[in-house]
Amino acid sequence: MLLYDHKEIEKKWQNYWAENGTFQAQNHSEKPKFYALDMFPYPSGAGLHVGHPLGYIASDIVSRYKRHTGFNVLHPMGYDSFGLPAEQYAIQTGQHPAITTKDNIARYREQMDRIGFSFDWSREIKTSSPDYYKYTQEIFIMLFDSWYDNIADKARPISELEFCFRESGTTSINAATNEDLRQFTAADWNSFIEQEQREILLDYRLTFLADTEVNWCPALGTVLANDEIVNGVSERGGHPVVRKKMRQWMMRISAFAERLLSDLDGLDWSESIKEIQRNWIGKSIGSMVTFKLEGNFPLGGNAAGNGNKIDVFTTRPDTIYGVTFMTLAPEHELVDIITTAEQKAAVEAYKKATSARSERERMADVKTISGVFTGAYALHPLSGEKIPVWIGDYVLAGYGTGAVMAVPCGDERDHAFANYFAGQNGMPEIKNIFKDVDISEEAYAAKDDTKITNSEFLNGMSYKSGAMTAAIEKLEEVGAGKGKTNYRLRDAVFSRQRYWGEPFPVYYKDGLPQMIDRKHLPLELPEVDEYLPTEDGAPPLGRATYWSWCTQENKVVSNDDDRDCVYPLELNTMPGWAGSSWYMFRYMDANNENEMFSSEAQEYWENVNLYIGGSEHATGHLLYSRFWVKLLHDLGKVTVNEPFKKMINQGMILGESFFADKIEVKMASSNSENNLFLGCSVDSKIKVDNVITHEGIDYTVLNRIKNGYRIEFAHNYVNSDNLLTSADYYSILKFDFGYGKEGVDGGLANIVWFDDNGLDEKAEDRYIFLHREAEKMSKSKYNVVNPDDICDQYGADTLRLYEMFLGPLEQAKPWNTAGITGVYGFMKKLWKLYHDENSFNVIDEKASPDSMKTLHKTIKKTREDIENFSFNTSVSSFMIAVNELTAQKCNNREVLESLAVLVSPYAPHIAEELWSLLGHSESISEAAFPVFEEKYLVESSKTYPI
RNA sequence: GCUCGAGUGGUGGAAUUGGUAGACACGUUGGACUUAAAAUCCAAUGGGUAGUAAUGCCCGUACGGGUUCAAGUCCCGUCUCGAGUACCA
Repeated sequence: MLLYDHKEIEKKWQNYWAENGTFQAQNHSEKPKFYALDMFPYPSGAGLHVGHPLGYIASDIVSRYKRHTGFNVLHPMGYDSFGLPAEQYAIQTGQHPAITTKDNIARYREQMDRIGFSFDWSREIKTSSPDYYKYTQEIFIMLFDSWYDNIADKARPISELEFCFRESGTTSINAATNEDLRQFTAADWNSFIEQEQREILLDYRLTFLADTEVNWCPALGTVLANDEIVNGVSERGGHPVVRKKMRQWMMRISAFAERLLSDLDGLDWSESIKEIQRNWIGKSIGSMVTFKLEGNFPLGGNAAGNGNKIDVFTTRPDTIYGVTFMTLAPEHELVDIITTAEQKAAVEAYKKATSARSERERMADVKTISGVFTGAYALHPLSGEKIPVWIGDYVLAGYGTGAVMAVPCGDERDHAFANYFAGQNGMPEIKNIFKDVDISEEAYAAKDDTKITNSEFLNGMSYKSGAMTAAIEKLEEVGAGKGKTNYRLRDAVFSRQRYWGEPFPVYYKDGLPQMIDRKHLPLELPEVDEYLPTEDGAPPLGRATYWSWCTQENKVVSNDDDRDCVYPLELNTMPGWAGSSWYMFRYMDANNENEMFSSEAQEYWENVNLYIGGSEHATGHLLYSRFWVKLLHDLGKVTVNEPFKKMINQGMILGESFFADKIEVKMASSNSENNLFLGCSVDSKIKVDNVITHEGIDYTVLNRIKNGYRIEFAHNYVNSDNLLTSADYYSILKFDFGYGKEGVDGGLANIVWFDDNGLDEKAEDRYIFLHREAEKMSKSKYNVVNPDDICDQYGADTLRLYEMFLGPLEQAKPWNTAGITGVYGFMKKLWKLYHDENSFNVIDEKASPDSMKTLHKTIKKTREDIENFSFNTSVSSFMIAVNELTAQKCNNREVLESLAVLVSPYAPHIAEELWSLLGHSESISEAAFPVFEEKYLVESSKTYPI
């Protein structure tokens, strides 16, 4: 064999690996462990494009390298297979999501197998498989059976809380709960009936039912989490989202806020992801301040049962003497109570107007200032001054207490509000408490050394010199406040009104939720006739007539074997992130039928050494999985506090599209005078700023179009009376003139064509100018490149090398198939090194010093590059090595044997083939990675002029 | 608006962390081979300029300053692009 035949080689070794289980990881080993994990994919109907495997290739290179260097490597793969698209497809076609999911998985597997990954497929998992979600349901029960002890700062079993209640009531308890809960003694607790006790406990559990304002998406028929909404519309599909009160399962992630924040410091993640999570958690340190209301109002207004005061949260208690008014959110519960008769009409009108505005409108016009005076006054806790109380929609009901003390001199929004209503009844003049600062134009919000004035005991202090602490101390002294830390992070809504998700292991008895006994799990997803919600608004599971172990329609017998009692089941399903929040542990013991994973397996593999995936999950998956792992840790289920020690976020591979800026063409056969546009993307944005004239035609650009043009998309644009009779090269663009441009009439596609010389010379008056642009690869943009095609034409090794060669892993970069020939050329040259004209030809003689130098230079570089995840420069160094060795006519075993191992993580198929040609019977994955030796590099030390 | 990150040839990108900028590859141009094409191989390729030539000189890492023997790299200011976030008190 002389020619490099990638097809035969790759098939051969892929079969060999599969048959020999080459990459199966052992749960016991003398070697140190290494766990490399990719974010598992959602198997969509579109299959993989060249962007998907990028991260998998990187993790595969590291995994193979780690095997070569003596590690026991776990490198698994699976599917996050519950989710919306399969269900929406089901709603449209009636096709069962399980079937489409199965087909899609088969296709994904086929595509991945062709790329030659060293995955341990014996550990494959699917989140939609009952064997798997059985344990997702179990974790839900664990959450239900836990509460958060703020004193121990950990989650604890609910039974321990019950014990405390029995012994001492609520006196010694500091728990993360919904709101300020009522206090009781041990005697009280023991006198409560069971129903009452259960209701109380529900407020303490880490997953609980709550009537909350949720993001309801009517078009999708479900509730969405905050991170599933982008700019006020659903992330998936872009449908409007409205606020609605619903009874939902919630996850008490807020209890873990501080740990989720502080543990970020110990993670080897990119600073940007950590920063996103920090912002999302949104810690602010400040204090609560209580303002007494002037006059007497009916009791029972707010949570603490006292309607005579307003509590606010502030991060600037040091500006307490700058307060000139207060603002409540329009939804604040005190509004109706304190509004005076004269202001009643105005307040009602304002409340009505704000509630009519959708979330989207409110967000879209944050600039508009609106509000109204309630007529009521509060009293300044320190000076006793009368402080008018306003309402305004710049105050959010959901953050802090839904009320603020307004300090116009120190807060931009308060400043704007005060100015807007200046002179009106109830709006005092702005008071300046900052020495030598002009606040007439804008507020002074900096937290610096600026001295405070007009502030009694705070005079002369500054934010930096401890004014805040002094203010808090004083407030505590007079009983009007205390230090407090607030988090932006809210509890996560866990219910989805959908079919294709994990069923909750829950039934309801006397209106209170009960967990289905673990011995009955999994509670399997039942069959339904349709995947839409029922007419009465129940989720799709309301249509189920048969559940795996239920006795009657939608009903279960109770756990206490009271077979005469039947209870309704929970009909919601879990959100997409449920299954993905713990999957990294299931891989450790994926086929365990008795428990989610054995503690031995977890203790051996600990957690993930290297996690590779996109950064788009920063506030979703990556936060939720950290939350669940902390829970599992607190309950003694796992030994680690964090799931992913190190993470690399690979950048997106973009598709390349061509856009016409402007074309002027006169065509003999056409009535249209001009304005033909050309490009390769149907979904075109146009830029008209680059108009060129007759003289300005850039033939280089034209030629590039010719090369970049992809003929398979042409048919999308050809219409019946097309003009493409004699064109050698042509490209047509459907184009909407009116798209986002003013003063341009709408218009449609036309045609332009080239001959071999670029622009058709016969049609002299056709002018075009265009540019290319990288954009996200997607079916609708006609710029998708399928890895199968690349494997067919160039082989998997070339694909792997090229994806790495493209640029730094973490960076977004455009795909250009034309460039792959360089890497393919390298593969052929590599092959040639081991062959002469007729056959395999490697000699045992000692290699030349030059060759040894080339080899060791490359060993050093390859090791460093893999350790630093700098795969692109590593590929370059291979190319240099092969060029040099070719020039040196090197075919010595001592060099070529090492070279094969060096490239093996990147191009495993050819490496295996060469390894076997070199006479080895074992897989190259058993080979030790070459060790760099300094002595072969004789570098002259550089001198520099002084 | 705020918070990060980034600006290097026609293109993707290198530069051992302050030490000959543009490695490697694409593209382009010229050449060899071929009836021809493909494939392969060789050479040139940041810009300008002088010379028949070998070769030489000048300018060049978004822009303007600065530190240094030496700056793509460090400091100050400006501009542009990308990402995240958005009334969080």
